[in-house]
Amino acid sequence: MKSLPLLEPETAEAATPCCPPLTERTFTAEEAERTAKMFKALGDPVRLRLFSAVASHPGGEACVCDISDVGVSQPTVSHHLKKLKEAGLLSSERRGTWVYYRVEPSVVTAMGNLLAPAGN
Amino acid sequence: MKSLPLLEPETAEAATPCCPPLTERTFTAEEAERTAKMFKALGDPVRLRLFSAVASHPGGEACVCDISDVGVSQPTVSHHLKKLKEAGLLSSERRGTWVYYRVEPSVVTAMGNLLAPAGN
DNA sequence: CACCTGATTCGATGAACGTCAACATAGATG
DNA sequence: CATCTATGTTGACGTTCATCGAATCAGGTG
Repeated sequence: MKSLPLLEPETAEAATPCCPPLTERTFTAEEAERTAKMFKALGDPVRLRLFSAVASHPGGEACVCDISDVGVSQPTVSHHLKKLKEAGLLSSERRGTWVYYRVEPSVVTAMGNLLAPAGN
Repeated sequence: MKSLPLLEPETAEAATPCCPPLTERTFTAEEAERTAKMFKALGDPVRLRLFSAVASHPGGEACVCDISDVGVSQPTVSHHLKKLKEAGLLSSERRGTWVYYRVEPSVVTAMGNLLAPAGN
């Protein structure tokens, strides 16, 4: 096993600091549009399981073969992983036979900040 | 007429401490099912705006009349507020002519903990 | 090159969702 | 009681979505 060469931020644009805490002020339509995409990505049970599977793997990454046991077909797993990637929550990299997915920590932190404003 | 303190936990069952942080381990199907409902509730731009409108109001509550300016019809607003209520994120109370919605702080905190595990 | 395995893409289908107009309900007011 | 305003509910319609099987692509292996 190798040392996971810090991959490029391909999906980093979605990781940009998106919005103030939900409790600070009413979101604008644009802010809501952008932020809702991330929540919606985690709003499916299968995607939530896949995401937690990747996030809880050592090193914050996992290959598809390790996490496809969520009760749906392999194409469906791929479909959901793509959705999570499009939402900026995951990134992927092919290494030989397998494709590895890893979490985007900055995005998760940003979402956390939306919900856990100062000292709640 | 009551004094509006501690509101009844009508939707409290959804507010129960739901799950470990997403990064701790792979969610079970049941955990994912339960948690996904909350994320899904915030996965719509209109609902996100309504929620932030309520959450950012002084006292953490607002009447529908104060927050219905989100670009959709009034029945649609009512529909989305119902969804947020069913997800356990909001609670409602009628006081005279108006209906007031307020956030469930414990639920928001719980969601925050899912995404912002220790010292990230 | 032929073949196997892992992963994604494609096309179709059925369910869920967001939206609105119309109607119904609750409370206030005259 | 009649009426007005503020919300909630119902039913319908079009869109989006989750899911699958089949086909396709990418890498490794004989």
